[in-house]
Amino acid sequence: MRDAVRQATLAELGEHGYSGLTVESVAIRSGVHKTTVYRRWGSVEGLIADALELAREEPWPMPDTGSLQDDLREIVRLVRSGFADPVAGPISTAFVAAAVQSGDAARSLHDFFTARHEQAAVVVRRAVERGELPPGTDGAEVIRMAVAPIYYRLFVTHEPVTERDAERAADAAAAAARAGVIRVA
Amino acid sequence: MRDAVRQATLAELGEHGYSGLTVESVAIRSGVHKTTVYRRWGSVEGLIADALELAREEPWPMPDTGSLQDDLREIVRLVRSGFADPVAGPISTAFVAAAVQSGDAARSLHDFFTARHEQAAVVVRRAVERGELPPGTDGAEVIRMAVAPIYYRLFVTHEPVTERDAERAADAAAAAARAGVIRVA
DNA sequence: CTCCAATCGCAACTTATGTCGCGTTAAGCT
DNA sequence: AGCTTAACGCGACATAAGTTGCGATTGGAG
Repeated sequence: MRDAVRQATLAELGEHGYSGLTVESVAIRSGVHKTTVYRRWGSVEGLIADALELAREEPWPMPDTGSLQDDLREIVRLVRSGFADPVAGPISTAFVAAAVQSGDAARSLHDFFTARHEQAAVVVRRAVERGELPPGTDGAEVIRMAVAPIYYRLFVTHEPVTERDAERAADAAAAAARAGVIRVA
Repeated sequence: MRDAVRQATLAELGEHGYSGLTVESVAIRSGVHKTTVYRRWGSVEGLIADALELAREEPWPMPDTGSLQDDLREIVRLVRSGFADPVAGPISTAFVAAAVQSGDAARSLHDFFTARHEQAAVVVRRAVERGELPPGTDGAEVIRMAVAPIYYRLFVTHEPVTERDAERAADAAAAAARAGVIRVA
């Protein structure tokens, strides 16, 4: 039952986006009564927060090319293409949109990205071990620097994001890391 | 009349944020009838889009310290403190939140940031003229790199943004620019 | 097998949000 | 001044969102 609602939530998000997501449509699609959804999830934001836990569990393929720059390029490529994807894109976008509005969703998304940053920081740690980067480099922060311009364009300035834009952000993060600017406090 | 509504919109945004902004409260506060607001602005997003034009007109003090790194640090400091400000913060936040939902607001915000980027790119151009950066460096892109991590934390990962985080982003952007990684296409 | 508790389905109700038709006012034109 | 047109105020209406009380179902404990 919980799963039916989560699936329905994701489907609705993909079709109508976050602003088009209503408790009632999720209830109908999942075959669960409207009142029940309200009681257990509280609101649209609750539905999102729950669906996010599902998304967090999905594993992420981490590149290991032997070069930090190429690893970062691959990561940003994945991020960009994820949002460009016609089915996954609207869902991911909806998560971000929901978190801007609701505290619950924001907390869920925070946890989601914390996990992602830790996962992705491996490529930085490996680069340090290879001697490519100075020790004391903040792995999660390098990842943030690499992906931030993508999200910035997508959700703040609402500019198009080209493959080249993403690549440039990855290269810049790599260059800054090499320069020893991104260290832990 | 248009101005009364815009002022009321900003005031409501400051007090209740974007999710607490309703057409009716703006109508009451501005002394304009509800129906009229609906007719001329259409919805909450329309109110935001209109208020954004007002924000765009406000000028922005551009630093000129003689060093790219210090200029960028000052810019990110302004951005960060703007969002931390108890009165301006909620309003700015509301703009971003609205743009994630509505196409109209997104277009307005896009124009807003285009103008900001062009304005701020001066510090990069000056750095190129000083010989601090290689010619062909993309000014707007350096600015994006410097501020993106702040917005990323604020609106995507929902992490706290320390003064040090902002500074580090500025330093990273400066380092990447010096490395010649951020050039025009 | 029976009873108890928790959860769900259901319809009615309340409240917010957005729309419509009409009368009125104000500005521009001749 | 008299006429025309566009915009506004106003209340009534329509629809969507969320809540409540109650009866029915299910699943587990004695």
